Amino acid sequence: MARPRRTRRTYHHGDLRRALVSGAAELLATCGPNGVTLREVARRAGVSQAAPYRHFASKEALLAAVAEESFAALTLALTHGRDAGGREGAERLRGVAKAYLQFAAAHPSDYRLMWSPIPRGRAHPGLRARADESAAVLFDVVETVASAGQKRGGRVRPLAIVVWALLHGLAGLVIDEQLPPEVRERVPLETLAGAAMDVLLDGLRAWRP
Amino acid sequence: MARPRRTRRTYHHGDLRRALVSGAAELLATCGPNGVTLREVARRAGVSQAAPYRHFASKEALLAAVAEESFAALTLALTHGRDAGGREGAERLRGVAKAYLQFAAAHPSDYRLMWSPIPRGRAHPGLRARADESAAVLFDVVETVASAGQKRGGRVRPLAIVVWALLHGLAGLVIDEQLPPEVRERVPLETLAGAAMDVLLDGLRAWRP
DNA sequence: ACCTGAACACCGTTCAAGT
DNA sequence: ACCTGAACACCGTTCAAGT
Repeated sequence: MARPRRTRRTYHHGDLRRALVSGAAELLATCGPNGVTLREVARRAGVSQAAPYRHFASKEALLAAVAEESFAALTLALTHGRDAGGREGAERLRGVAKAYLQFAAAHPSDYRLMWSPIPRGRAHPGLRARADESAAVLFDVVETVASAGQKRGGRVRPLAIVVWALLHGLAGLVIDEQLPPEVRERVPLETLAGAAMDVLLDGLRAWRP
Repeated sequence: MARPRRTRRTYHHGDLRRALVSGAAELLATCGPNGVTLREVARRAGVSQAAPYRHFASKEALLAAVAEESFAALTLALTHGRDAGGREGAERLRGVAKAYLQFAAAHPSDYRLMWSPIPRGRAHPGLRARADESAAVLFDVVETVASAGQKRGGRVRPLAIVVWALLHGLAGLVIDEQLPPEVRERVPLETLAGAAMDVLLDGLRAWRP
């Protein structure tokens, strides 16, 4: 056996960076945004409070790395949701919508971080790239659904924005428990997502010649 | 003259509470959320760092008071937007939608605070009340628009939630500058709000018998 | 190349004590 | 009744110094 305990090889030598990112993600999930502290992340990695600065320029940069991972996970969830249902366009849109809401509900702190102003700001091009990939999945599905009934040439983009905004808004309301109790307690996310998409699809149908 | 300089009478005696709330709001608008510090708010009010605790149990409680004021302002803006356009239902909905987006765009930090998880949490009943008042304006307008075409009995509520979510989501995308540049630079908020409502209104029309 | 120790300038919050 | 001074336990960040 060349390597004793292949589990070790991570932090202390090798992969402090990874340990910091996943430690921060864990802290975010368990203790909320205020629980994420550079010093605590360092403590959990068994390293001095100054060590993280060898790998991240600032706390913000670490959070951006966490958000980047979350966007990658969202993209994966959306593509699975899209392909789960079947081949028909409206079905695929519903699948994406359901996956979107379920992701937000399952990872509220991550979802909030993804859209928080903190990781945005100039730098962090990797973050932007992952965010764009997530949006692209949504945009593609909308395009598929809408293109058949295309009227007023090139109008798919604004429609995709409406779909995106609707899901983003619903996710926010769900996460912040802002929905009226009778909806929150009795309407499953899948139904909510489906109903919302139906309203839009009705709108789409009205657009067709 | 009974009172010398009626401007004074505020903090130091009388109204430290008000001075703290408006100081925090000013700090939030000018320096962003990270700029709001209990100690800095106290400094600006010309008072010791411990003084705020005579009026607010915690920083969170002060922020809740700020958010409460913002919701009151939003309610006012929405009612004005509703009444500005005219008497027709769809027109009133467009007026509210426009006012909603413009409020968010004009006061991004306030808008984010209003929906942040911080001021929610158990207590702060005043905040919840003001938030419900804002939502009620929106709900009323939707009801007016939808009631004419009422089908599937009592289905106005879910529709209002969709409208609300769409506006909430659009506001988020606008604030976080998440929209594609060609939209951000060329489409005025009013047009965006109008187009979004049109999609929903088309959906509504499709619901009618 | 990667990490530690110690320091700096901040926080939120508490609590005795002042007027 | 309302406010101050001083303290406690934290932060993010920097920088010399260690291996």
